[in-house]
Amino acid sequence: MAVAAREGLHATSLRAVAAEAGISLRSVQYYFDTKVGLMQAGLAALENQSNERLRTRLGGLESSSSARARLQALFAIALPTDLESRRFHLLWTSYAMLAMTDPEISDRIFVDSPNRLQERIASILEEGKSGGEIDASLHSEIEATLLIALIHGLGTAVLVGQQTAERATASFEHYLDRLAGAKSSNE
Amino acid sequence: MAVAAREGLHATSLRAVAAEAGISLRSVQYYFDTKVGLMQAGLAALENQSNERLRTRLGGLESSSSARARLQALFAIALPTDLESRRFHLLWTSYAMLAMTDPEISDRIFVDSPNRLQERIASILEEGKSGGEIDASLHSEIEATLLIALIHGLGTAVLVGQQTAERATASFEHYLDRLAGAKSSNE
DNA sequence: TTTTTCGTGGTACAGTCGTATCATAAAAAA
DNA sequence: TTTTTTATGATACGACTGTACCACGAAAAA
Repeated sequence: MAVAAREGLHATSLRAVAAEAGISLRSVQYYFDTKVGLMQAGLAALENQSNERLRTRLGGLESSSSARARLQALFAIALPTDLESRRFHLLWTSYAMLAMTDPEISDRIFVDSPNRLQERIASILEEGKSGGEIDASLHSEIEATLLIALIHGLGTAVLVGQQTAERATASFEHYLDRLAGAKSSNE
Repeated sequence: MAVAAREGLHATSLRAVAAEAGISLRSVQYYFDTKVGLMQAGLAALENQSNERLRTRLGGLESSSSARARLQALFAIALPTDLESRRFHLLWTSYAMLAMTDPEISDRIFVDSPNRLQERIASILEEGKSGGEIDASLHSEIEATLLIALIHGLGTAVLVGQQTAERATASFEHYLDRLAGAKSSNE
């Protein structure tokens, strides 16, 4: 992961990984067998790290805080501000593009993982609706789809330097403002 | 571009390009000089193609149609549905990730190009506001930031197969509905 | 008409890649 | 204690990579 984040996923060779870990090429082969094995293990490790990160930094305020606070926390975790979150966003996107052309990288992860997050967001919205915090006429699934797309889109904009983290956060806050006081289209 | 879209940007070698074009390796060297030159030319060509596409498919309804119709057209163009738009989304994102680790690929394009699009969206919103179509209390720049992030995020979701094009479109329509009838947070 | 530039093909070179093989030392099992 | 498994190093091989060089024909310029 360190090599991939620094040199790029395309430049991650077995020898570079060995040098980074301070072991021999043979040892990398021993643990990952083949290049494809290394790549798959890297993607799996990336997903595990993401889940762990979400668990530790979002578990503290599960179902106790407001829906808005939880969405804010989710956004803060996802936004590529520090080195770790930047690395995750970079590598996750790189892997996703790689999976589009390289069949031995499963593209199921990029469906399943966002789906789980989307359901999580939808349940947050549902609780917010029952708490009167969010307009009950909103369609939770569609709103969750929009939120996850927005979080990812703003993340990419920050990663490439088109937006500052402050500006992206302020924009997201505006979005939440509108979501809180939303009226659906047919009223 | 054909090679990069099929095999992946990382697997685009000079020889593969030569074979695709039906010319010799030497000719590819002659026109692009070096590998870096080929990559830079590829990115430039990608941007030109995108601008051309936007110009021809959005120029027809410039300032004549409603703001909503123009935003819908913009979204339809950006969404990776057909082969050409899928190729663009894939390669653009691949180049963006490459620019994060590879210094000879300028990352300015990924700031300037979205900035231009953002200003374009902001001006559409401004016209929509003066036409009474959009709530005048909205902050056009922030809304443009949100829209561009949303378009890109939904595009990625469709590209990787997490969302269908229909679902993404429906979600975007819902967003436009809310935008049309939006009330700002302080009223 | 001679000379120079442009465009193209073929090919060789040094480097890196993933993979495979051989050897060996430590640990575990028999 | 002998044997097997686990883990690691060193190294070699073929395939591919980007780059550089040489040759040659066509077109343009002199």
